[in-house]
Amino acid sequence: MSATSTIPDRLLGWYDRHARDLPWRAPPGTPAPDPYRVWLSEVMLQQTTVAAVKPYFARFTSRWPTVEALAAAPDEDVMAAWAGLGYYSRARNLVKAARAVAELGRFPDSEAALRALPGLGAYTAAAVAAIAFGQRAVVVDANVERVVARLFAIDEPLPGARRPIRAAADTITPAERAGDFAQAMMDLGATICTPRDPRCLLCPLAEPCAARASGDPARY
DNA sequence: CTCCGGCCAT
DNA sequence: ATGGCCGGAG
Repeated sequence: MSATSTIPDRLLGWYDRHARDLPWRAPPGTPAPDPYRVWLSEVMLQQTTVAAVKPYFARFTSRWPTVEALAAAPDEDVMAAWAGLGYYSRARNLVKAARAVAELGRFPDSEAALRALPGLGAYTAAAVAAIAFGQRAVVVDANVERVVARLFAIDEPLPGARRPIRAAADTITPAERAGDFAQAMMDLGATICTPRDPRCLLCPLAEPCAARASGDPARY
């Protein structure tokens, strides 16, 4: 890979080879997955690891294969199915949002409209817009925050660093394959650019990374 | 900005 | 046993 490859190109190339295949994902380059499944997985993933989410996701989607089905479910059934995941207000918001979507007749496809649904904040709205609808949204979760802080050596501590981090994330977010890009950033943060002992030797962004150049990437 | 939740890694 | 975590909401 040439030294002048762009960050999105490097990252997407890496994602094409290393994307994890997960039940709620569409493989790189293939048509976007069902927004309902993306949303459900994102809400579950906000609070639990991939391994813990898998069985819950499978049970939810087999029992309620569509938003409409979830919207029609009695609250008690959803709460019972959620038991063990914690953060029960998220399950309540899940049902509320499903009913709002059913009422609308379709899943909102813009970041702003998604943001208006209960339980969808800046992060989840951007993630669904990008991953399920292919829109260019700047998706920043805690993993991405760390990756971007390192890439640009933003050493101001959180929460002050949020605005510069977001601005920097904006500059590297591509118009094409925005969903894959977002998922790639999150995969990178989860598997390579980890909080402690980042694996820079395996990182597709090692060359342009300012933190790595500084010699102490874990400081960010 | 602060608070909150509840599982899970330490 | 304890607190870290990480989003959303007020």
